[in-house]
Amino acid sequence: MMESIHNKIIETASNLFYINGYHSTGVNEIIAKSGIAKATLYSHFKSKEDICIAYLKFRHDAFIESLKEFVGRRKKGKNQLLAIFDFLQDLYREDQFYGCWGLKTLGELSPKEKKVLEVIQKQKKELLLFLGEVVGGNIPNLSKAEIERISSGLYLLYDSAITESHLFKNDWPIFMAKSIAPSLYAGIDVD
Amino acid sequence: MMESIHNKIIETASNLFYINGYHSTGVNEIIAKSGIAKATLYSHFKSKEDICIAYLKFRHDAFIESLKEFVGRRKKGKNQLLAIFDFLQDLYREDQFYGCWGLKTLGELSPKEKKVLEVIQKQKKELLLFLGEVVGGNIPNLSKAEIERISSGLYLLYDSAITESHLFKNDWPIFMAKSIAPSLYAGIDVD
DNA sequence: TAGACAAAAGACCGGTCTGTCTAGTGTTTT
DNA sequence: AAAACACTAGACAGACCGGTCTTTTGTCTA
Repeated sequence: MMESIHNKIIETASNLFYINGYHSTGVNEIIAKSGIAKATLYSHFKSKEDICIAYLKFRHDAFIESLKEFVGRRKKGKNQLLAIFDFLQDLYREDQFYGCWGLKTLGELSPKEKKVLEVIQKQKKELLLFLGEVVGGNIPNLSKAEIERISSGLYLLYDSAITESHLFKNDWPIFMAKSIAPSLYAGIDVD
Repeated sequence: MMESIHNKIIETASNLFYINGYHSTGVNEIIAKSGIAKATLYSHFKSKEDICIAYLKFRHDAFIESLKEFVGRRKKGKNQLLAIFDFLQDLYREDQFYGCWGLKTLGELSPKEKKVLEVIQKQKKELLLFLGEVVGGNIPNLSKAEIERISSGLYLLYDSAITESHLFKNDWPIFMAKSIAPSLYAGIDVD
């Protein structure tokens, strides 16, 4: 069936791109690991760059969905804000954790690859927006500027925790980020 | 003269690696832009990976030196802790700012490229250590654990500010990180 | 003046890159 | 039965990869 081949390509490419890097992965490797013909790949995607964009969307959409679900299960209040770090801890513990796909890909981009850059920017803005919602929903009576300050603080700590735990192959950055986060809203009534 | 060719290679490769990415840059491009022969390049470096390591060292050493010098010019106290963000602001304003070379390169690595990974880890640990010194030198009577918490908090904010300001092509992450940093040592006598 | 040396220029190696194209197989739809 | 479709297998194109090697040029020193 057509749809399953399409997904197969994305899943195979996702693993290769994520683990070995975008430029280090060739389409020949993708088709070999997918067990499909090259013409089939190029009938589903018009270029390798398009596969990259599909890869980013695939990862991001699944990520955001799980994150929302995970955070939504927590009770309102402080703990719900910190849930994002517990979620990250789970991610980190997975056998194949290699940091953030978006930032990894960002690092590989040359200035002319604008399309991919825009995808990553859009996705990170979506994360930022979600964090803003969580902050606004858990700390009442905040001004828009305060919501922005806290949510972008969480965002900076979060993205750093991903990258640095991957870099050091150690989860101290996650713990540290989680322990620092509350000082973003210290002195504000939360519970 | 030999030494100047060696440096010429590193400088040329540095610009190409930093701007266009490590894997996107070929040795042919490096020699063409350096105006040297290929054999000359390979008499100075035994592989492209070695050039990459030289590139990372070149950037990092210059970075750490400037950072130390910049921070050292500030008066002791709170402002000295925040100087790292002002330094970053200057970096950001430079015409060719593309984020952190170390983290960019990290994103391109496949798991088997261990040597480069170790270089990046070592460099980031050096930064972490320096931040620990600055924290310890400006906030008296801190326990070792408190110094570590504050300096790694600064570190996480700093690295995030670099990456995210590059991603969004906007310096709000730098401002935001700088404004969040003081909450790391809120309630502790600084001045 | 002869030898050593550093470097330039570029051919060359085997291999990989993205992407296209042809030829053929089987399955579904009309 | 025939046309349409999705797919496989793999040749092919043209460029580029990292890396080695030879040949030539010029300079510096013994």
